[in-house]
Amino acid sequence: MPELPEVEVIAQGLDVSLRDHIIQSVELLWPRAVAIPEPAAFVERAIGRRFTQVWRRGKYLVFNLDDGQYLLAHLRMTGSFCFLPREEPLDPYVRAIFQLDGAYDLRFADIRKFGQLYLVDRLEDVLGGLGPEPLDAHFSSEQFAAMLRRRHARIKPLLLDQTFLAGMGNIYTDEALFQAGIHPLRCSDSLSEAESRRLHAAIQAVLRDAIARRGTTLDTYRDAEGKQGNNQYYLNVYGRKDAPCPRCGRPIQRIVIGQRGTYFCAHCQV
DNA sequence: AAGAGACCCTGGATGC
DNA sequence: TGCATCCAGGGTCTCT
Repeated sequence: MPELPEVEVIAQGLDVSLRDHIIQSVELLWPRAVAIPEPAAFVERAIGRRFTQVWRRGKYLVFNLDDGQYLLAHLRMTGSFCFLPREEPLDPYVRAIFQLDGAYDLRFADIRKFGQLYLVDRLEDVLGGLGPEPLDAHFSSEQFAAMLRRRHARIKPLLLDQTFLAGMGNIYTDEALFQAGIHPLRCSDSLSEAESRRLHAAIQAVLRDAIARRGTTLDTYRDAEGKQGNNQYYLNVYGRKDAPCPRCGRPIQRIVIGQRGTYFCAHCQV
């Protein structure tokens, strides 16, 4: 499931391969993948446009177009993009095809059909509610501590709240809380200064390491070239119920918090 | 403001 | 083997 690091890796790949390609036609095999605007308007407004840059905000992919519009995509759990020659056989889960000049396709595939595409003039229409970027140079430990103090919520669901902080998903939240030694049920305003600092550092380290390893492939995640990531070999707690904690050797626990499976070490995380 | 539950969707796992 | 049921998960919405 693509979280911030996976979306970053995809954006970096697409930025290189898509740059200056022109959308000649769009085929929507699953029109409901388009959230904004109506599918017919989406197709009409996309045709003829040239990609100028691909980047990321939170878990959203942002494609800048030459006329000032923005194509955005949220991959949810199983969405993926692939840039490849048009003659390549079509994957059965392809939901939208952007046919480009030079006989290339940009294909959006999504097994579970939760992913969404947007075409807007103003980024705020889609990204307006997002919290700060955890890897932004301006996102300081002091700011994070103040954000935590202002809220009275369990730390794990709070980190997953995209309006609080943009880009954290289930995997990296569990990993960051483990690395910081903080129990996922702790209340945000109960963290000490030292704990807030540790969590801030852990979030950034976990995300940076995952990007360097090209993301975590547990199930369907692939980058824009179809390659798997490597970070799954470095997970300390996520998906490791009953396995020994890498720090103390006691078994990793799995509980449900806010309808999300949560992995942690009851001895190391207090 | 916080938190629970429903909903969207499908493949894979589990149960009988 | 074959069928039915359950589950995961991100985000959005409603309700308490």
